[in-house]
Amino acid sequence: MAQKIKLSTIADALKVSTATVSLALRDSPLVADQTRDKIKEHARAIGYIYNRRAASLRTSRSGIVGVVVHDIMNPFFAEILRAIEGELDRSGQTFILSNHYDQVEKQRTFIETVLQLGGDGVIMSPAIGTPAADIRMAEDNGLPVVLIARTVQDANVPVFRGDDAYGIGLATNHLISLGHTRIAMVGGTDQTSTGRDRYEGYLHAMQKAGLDAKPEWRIPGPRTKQAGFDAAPQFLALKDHPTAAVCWNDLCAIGMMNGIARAGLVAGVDISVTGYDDLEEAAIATPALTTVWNGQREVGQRAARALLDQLNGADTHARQELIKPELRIRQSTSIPKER
Amino acid sequence: MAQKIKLSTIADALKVSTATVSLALRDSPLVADQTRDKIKEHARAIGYIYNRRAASLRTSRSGIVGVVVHDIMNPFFAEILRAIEGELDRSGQTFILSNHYDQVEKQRTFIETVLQLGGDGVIMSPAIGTPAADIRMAEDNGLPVVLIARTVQDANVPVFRGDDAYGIGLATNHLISLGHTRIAMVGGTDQTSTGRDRYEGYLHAMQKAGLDAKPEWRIPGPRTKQAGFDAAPQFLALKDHPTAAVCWNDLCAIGMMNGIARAGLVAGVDISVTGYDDLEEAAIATPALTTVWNGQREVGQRAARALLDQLNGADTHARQELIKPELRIRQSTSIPKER
DNA sequence: CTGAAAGCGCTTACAG
DNA sequence: CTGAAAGCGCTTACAG
Repeated sequence: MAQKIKLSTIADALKVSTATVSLALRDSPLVADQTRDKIKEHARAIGYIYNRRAASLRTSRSGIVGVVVHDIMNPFFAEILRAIEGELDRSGQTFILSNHYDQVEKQRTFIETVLQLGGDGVIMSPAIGTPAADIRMAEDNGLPVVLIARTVQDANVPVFRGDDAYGIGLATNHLISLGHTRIAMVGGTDQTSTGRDRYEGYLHAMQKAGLDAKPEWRIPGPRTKQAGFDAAPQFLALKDHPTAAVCWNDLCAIGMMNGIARAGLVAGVDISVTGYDDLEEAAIATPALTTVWNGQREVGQRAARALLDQLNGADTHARQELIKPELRIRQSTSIPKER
Repeated sequence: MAQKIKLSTIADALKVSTATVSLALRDSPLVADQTRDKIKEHARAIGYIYNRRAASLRTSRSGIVGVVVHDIMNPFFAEILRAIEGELDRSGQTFILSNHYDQVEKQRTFIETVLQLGGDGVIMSPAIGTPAADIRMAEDNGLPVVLIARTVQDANVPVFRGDDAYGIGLATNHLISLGHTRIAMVGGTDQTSTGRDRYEGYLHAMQKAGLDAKPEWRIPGPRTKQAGFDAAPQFLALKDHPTAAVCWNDLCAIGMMNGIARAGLVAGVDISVTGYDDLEEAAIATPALTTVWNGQREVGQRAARALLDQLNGADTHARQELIKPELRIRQSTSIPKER
C-alpha cells in the first residue's frame, strides 16, 4: 500500500486547489468543463478513494442508514430488507444491518452505533418491549426513525405495516365459508402489536359468525417452522378436534403442515391450514399454502422512501400506513373433514 | 435537538482539556481515577455521543467490517452471517452488509463503499466471475479480505469453506451403498468453484463404484427451492429413470421433494433425495432430508476470527481452510424402488 | 497526571 | 471560474 492518495495529492499534481478538486469530483457547475475532466481523469488514473468519513465530518451527512429487525434469517424480514435495499441503493445510501433478536438492549446498542457513525436515519422493526424513550432518544439526537411491521405505543414516528386484524379476518372467514366451525389459532405472541391484532381479528371473525372460539384452541408461541412443527401434535390433541388452524404466519403454518404429515395426516385434506405473509415459498410448499399476502415489498419500499423523503427535507409527519392484505387461496384449505 | 455535545463541551464544563476527556472516556490509566469518574459521569448525564467518524479520521480505524454475499435471503448465507455477527459483536465491530446477487459490478461498488468508509476489512463470498484484481485492489488500499464459501483463482487471501468434493462424495456413496446405480445430480453451476467441485466429487464417487454417470443425468442450474421444485418434472422424465438424486444444496432438494410430491410420488420411498448444507430446516422437512453438514457456523466463525486476528496484527498468511463435511442420514433416502 | 497544539481529509463560505 | 483558510470532532505526540 503506497502513499495515501487524497484530494491534495491530486491538487498538487494538477496545480489547482483542493477546493477545485473537491468541487470537480462532485460535478459542480462552478468548475470549468476542461478542468473537471482533467481532474476526474487524473483521480481515476491514480486510484483516488473518496474519504467519506472526512466529508461527513464536515457535512454531517453520512449516507448511512441503520436497519434493525428481529432476525434477517426470517424470510419475512429478508423480503422486507430486499425492498429496503433496492430503494436505498438507488439513492446511493449505504445501510448497516443488525438483528436484535427481540432484545431491547441489543437494539439500543445498535442505535447508539448508528448515532456514533453519524447515520442519517434508522428503519426498525422494534423489539418486544421497546420503550418509546429509546426512539425519542434517537430522534432527539437528530436521527429520524421509521418503524416497520410493529408499532410502539406513544412513539410519534411513521409506521408501515399490514392491517393485521383485517388480514387474519380474511383467513378466518375463508375457513368459515368452507364450513369449518371449530377453528384453532396457532402461533404469535401477545407481546407484540402484531400478535395481539391477529388474535383479536381471529376472535372478532369467529364471533361475527356466531362461532365459539374456545380459549383452549389458542396455541400461543410458535413463530418459526420448527415451533410450528413441534406444535402439530399439540394441535392434533386439542379438545373437540378443531378441523382447521389459522396460523400466525407462513413459517408456523409450513412447519405445522410438516408436523401433520409426520402424524400421518394430510394438510389440505384432513386438516385445513392457513398461513400469513405469503412468503415466496408458500406457493411451493406441499400442499401449496393458503395464506394472506402481507405486502413485505410494499412495507420495505414505503418505509425506505419515507425516510429518504424526510432526509431530503420533506415534512414526513408521523403517520401510520396500513397495507391492505389480500387472501391467497391455494391447496392447504378445503371443506372440513371429521376425524 | 439541542446544541451538539462534543468532547470540548465536557472539557469546558469540567475545566479540563479535551485530551483528558478523550483519555478518560477510553479508560486510560494516565487519568486519575477521580478525574475519570467525574468525566464519565458528566458525559453520561448530558447524553454525550461519541463521534466515531472524527475518531476514525484521526486513528484510521473505523470498527467497520464489510460483509458481502450472494443473497442474505438464502438460509445458507444467513446461517454464516449469524456466526459472523456473533464474532464481530464480541469485538465491538460493526458490520455493513450487502448482497451482490452474483453481479461483479455490485460487489465492486460495495468494496468501494467500504473503502470510502474506512472499513477495517471485508468478508466476502465472491460473485461469479470475480477477478483477482478486484480483491487485490482492496488489499492494495489497506483493506484485508477474507473469502468464504467460494474460492477466487490467484487471489492470495484466506479462504474458509467446506470440502465440497469430499462432502458430495459422502452423499453419493451413501446412495450407492443403499443399492442405487442410476443416480442423477441436480443443481449447481459450473461457474463457481463450489459447483465444479461438487459435480467432480459426484463423478468421482460414481466412477470409483464402477457406475456410469450419464451426462444426461446432470441437471445443472437449480440453487433455490423454486428452481428445485421446477426441476422435479425434468428429473422424473430423465432417460433410464434414475432412482435417486444428489442435489446441489438443501434448498434445491427440498424444492424437488415438493415437486415430487406434486407429481404424486413420495420422496424417500419412490425416489431418494440428498441435500447439501444441513440447513436448520432440513431436519423438519417432509420427509426429513438426508444431507451433508457443511459447517456454516464454523465457516462464519473462523472467517471472522481470521479477520479480527489480522486486524490485531497477527500474521494471517493466505491459507485455505477446508471444513470437513459430515453425512446426516434421515428419511429422504432408502433402498431403490423401480418405477 | 494534565494541557496546548497539530493534524486526520474533506467542504464551505469568502475573496478575487 | 479558482484559491486561501477555517473548521468538522476527535487523538496523539510532546511538554511540563
